[in-house]
Amino acid sequence: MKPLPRSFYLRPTLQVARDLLGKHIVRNVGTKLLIGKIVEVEAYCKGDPASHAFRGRTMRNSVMFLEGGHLYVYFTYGMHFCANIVTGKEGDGEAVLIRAVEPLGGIELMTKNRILNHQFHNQQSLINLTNGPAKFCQAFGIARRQNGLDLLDSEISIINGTPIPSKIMKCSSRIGIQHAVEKKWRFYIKGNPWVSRK
DNA sequence: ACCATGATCCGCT
DNA sequence: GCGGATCATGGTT
Repeated sequence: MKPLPRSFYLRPTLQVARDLLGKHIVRNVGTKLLIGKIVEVEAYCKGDPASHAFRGRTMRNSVMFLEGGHLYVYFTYGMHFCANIVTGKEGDGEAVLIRAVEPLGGIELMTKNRILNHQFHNQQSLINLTNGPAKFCQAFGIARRQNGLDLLDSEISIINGTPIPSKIMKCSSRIGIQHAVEKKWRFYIKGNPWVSRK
């Protein structure tokens, strides 16, 4: 399968966020393949006080200002990584956070990755494997090294998956933020068991 | 001081 | 089984 073209990521961020639902994110690890269907995302836009890019470019968020189609990985709460898909043109500073995926392939390695991080000794279920932004990163082995990767030419790519009818797409306020809570910029697939919250 | 989180504990149904 | 409080832990500004 071919990675989605650059043009997919150069469109308005809210549009890209909705269209990412149902797409497959693929991670190459040596000879093995990890595959997840994107089921929950959040958009972070220009002028958005909840966005890491709101106060301008810094060392931490610089990847967010690259051209759409790059991977922005950040470290938070002293122990977790989260991954975003950069959108728009260079300098825009917009991105879409991957909040949850449904594991489709490489589940054994995902489980191993979660256990290696010493944070998967509770509720060791298929749901708990990837139903959150930091859980997804652990399962897929995404950390500092993957910050700035180009999704069109690297060990991580996004390919076409299952088209999601707008009928079963839902939106809500974003999770875990203090500012701009009125923006309904979290999108998810209604009823999918891996969605982190209703 | 503040975090775009996750695991655990505790008090309930 | 749940929902809410609490804590673990370190980088960023």
